Amino acid sequence: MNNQIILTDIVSRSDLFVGIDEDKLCDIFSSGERRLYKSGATLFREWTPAVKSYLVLEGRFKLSKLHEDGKEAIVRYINPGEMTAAISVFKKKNYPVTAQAVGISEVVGWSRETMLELMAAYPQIAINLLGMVVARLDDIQSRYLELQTEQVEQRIARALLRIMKQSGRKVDEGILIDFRLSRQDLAGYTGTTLYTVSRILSNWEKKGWVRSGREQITVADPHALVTFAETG
Amino acid sequence: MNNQIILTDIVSRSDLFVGIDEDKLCDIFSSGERRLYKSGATLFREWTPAVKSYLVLEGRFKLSKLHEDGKEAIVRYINPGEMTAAISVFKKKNYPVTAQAVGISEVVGWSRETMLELMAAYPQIAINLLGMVVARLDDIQSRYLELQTEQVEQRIARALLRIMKQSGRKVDEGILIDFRLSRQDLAGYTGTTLYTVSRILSNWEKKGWVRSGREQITVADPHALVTFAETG
DNA sequence: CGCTCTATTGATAAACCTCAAATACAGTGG
DNA sequence: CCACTGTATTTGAGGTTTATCAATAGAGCG
Repeated sequence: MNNQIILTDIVSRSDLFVGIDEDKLCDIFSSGERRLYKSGATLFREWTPAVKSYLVLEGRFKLSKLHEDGKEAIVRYINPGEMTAAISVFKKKNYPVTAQAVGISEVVGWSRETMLELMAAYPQIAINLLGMVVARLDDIQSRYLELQTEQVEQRIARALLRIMKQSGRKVDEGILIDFRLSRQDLAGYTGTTLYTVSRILSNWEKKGWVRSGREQITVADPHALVTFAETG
Repeated sequence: MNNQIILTDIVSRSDLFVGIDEDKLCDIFSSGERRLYKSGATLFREWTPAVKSYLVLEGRFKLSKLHEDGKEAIVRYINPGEMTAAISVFKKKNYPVTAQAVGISEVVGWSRETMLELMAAYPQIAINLLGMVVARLDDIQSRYLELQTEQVEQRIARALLRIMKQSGRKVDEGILIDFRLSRQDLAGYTGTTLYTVSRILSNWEKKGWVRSGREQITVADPHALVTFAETG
């Protein structure tokens, strides 16, 4: 059926399954369990053992870590075609983050055992997994260094650009970030407060760099933002 | 000869080679190139392609990233028995950090090609490599979240404890960090300035938590530091 | 329309950085 | 062994950035 074709298409575009024959993908896909999540629903929590690896088919998940005092540090967003908790295959330890759906979302989940079987059958998967982990390491390392050396306004610029690249959709006024993204979310992503984010966005709006509303941001002048992010 | 035995012993204890037969280790070891570095010498630089993977036999390397304005962000320290740039096997991109020797240091380096041959011969090595990368991802992710949510004093406490665990040596007065570690280094590791580090260490010295001198720190009361790091 | 959640904005305070100057220390060569 | 020199460290004063608190306004939803 059509639906199935679209899904295997997403699976094939996923970094984990590149280089795997088209005709095997259907097997791989059907060996996983498909599930739907409402907006705000929790895919997994940091204090429970992550037993599965998930591929996002539709929607989006927010990967975050909750601090004792209620602060939420956002590690990243997982978009359609991307995987999360894939690492759990290789560690018995808990995956130390929480994943929550942003908008109605759908995933396919493979258990640890299934993933190991798949990797035995298709060694390419293990290699792809390594590539994914390395890419993530690069990403978080860059962000770590930015967090250390750059000021808040610059970090917010980078964050917005990063999110824009991954989840932006071209509209008349610029590039719209296509999911609910509050000031609080951006603050959690950049390590600041919602007040500071609000002030900075207001400022950028006056300059015409962005247009923002309730839980919604459109980047009107990406070039200006890039220049600012680079030069401070 | 005796020297050789000690070296293969280090190789065998390296995370990359666990699970490999003892008698193979000598082959593996001899397929790499051994090299000595003076204190401060550069093993590799961030803007040049990293063509080898290195295992530290003796001494220590400081892995850092240099910012335009001269600031140095320290990613981590690599101790004897640990590997660095192992990832370069899987990416042609440059490894985006600089490694400098801290004290006289010795490494074994394997070229990309040799590593691939080794991994073909001993598949366990690829699995071990994945485990190493995952461990690093966990580490940097934890530190990223700490950097976002915690204040400087708390971060310095965590940094000192982390370094202490990895490179500490028990002495009469407590646990000595066994290599040259300046206030500037700690600042680069925690994302602050040498002045702030100095003030905080002075303060801790008054409380009897540490004893510190020129490029040298002894943790006198690890328990107090742990408590502080946890509770703020 | 009223309720709730999000965003804005001002005032204030805290944390931290920057700059400057003095001091301590390790290593070096006489 | 000692003076010398180049760093590393300490400490104070002042400024900047950013967090915190509080109050208000706006948006969406039933």
